[in-house]
Amino acid sequence: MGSITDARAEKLTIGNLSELTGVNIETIRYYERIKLLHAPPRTSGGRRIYCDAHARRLQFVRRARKLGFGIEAIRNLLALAEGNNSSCQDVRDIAALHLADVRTKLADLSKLENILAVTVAQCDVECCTSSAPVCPVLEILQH
Amino acid sequence: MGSITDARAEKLTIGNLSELTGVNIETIRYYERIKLLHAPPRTSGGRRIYCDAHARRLQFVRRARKLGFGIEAIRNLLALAEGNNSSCQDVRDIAALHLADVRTKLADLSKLENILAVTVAQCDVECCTSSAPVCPVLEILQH
DNA sequence: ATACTTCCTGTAGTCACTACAGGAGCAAGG
DNA sequence: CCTTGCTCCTGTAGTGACTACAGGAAGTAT
Repeated sequence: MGSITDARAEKLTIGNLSELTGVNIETIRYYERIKLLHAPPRTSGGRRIYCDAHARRLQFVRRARKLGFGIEAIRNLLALAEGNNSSCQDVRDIAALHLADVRTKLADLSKLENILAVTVAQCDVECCTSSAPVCPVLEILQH
Repeated sequence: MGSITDARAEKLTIGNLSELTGVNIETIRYYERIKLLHAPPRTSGGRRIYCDAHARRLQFVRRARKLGFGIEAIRNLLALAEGNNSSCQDVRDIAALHLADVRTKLADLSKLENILAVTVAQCDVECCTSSAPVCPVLEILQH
């Protein structure tokens, strides 16, 4: 199996593309349906044929998704990446906005982790002893 | 407006309950539909009438949701909280499982934050200077 | 009586997929 | 040539946890 960076224009089935990029077949078709990927040409029998350009674009999408970008953000990033006058500033802004988002989620999750950890730890100490008839986890949820 | 901890059995409309608990009206009806909350009695005209017990149960659900528990987990917690032989061990197990989940998410998100932060910072330095014709964010997505 | 607010049901939309059902294309072996 | 078995096709529905209507009825204040 050739790497995705090979220059020769391989013809790929959707299954090949899926293997190559690690993106589910169903997901590839989904991306086409929502116009995140261009519709590829078809064989006479109606099967999709992809080439390197498709693979690269899909790889881009997959990496962006792994970094937590939403579909709309990726749509914008793709437009910027593929325009020849790609404004680095615009790209940076999308990424920075997303970073702020991630940081908010991180802070929320961290608070949560604290509460849960403390409560469960308390539970480990007090649980099922006569001195503590009430479960600390339930306690925190009830009051 | 009485506090939720008042002992007197107030009769509440769904709007009152919503205000009291901070849970959206639509969400309350949703919880009833999926049987997370008991269906309350109705007026002759068909409107829901809630009392303190409903409010307490909903508050419990809201707190658990805020801590990130899923609906199924909450269903289990409620069963344990309302059974008189509530096994603290079982409650602890649900919470511990959830805690592990939260920690995994936290770790993933933290890695993500790192990559994004570094890349955006690089962008701030290199962006739009003649020395760096390629945007670092796009660079990381493309290669 | 009237105007206004709150509530009712039922359905559809959100996000980013995932999971079928039911059928057709295609390559290899006999 | 025919069969077997795999891959692929479309279209629809389901996921989690809500949210957002539409269209109508009930309750309240004047």
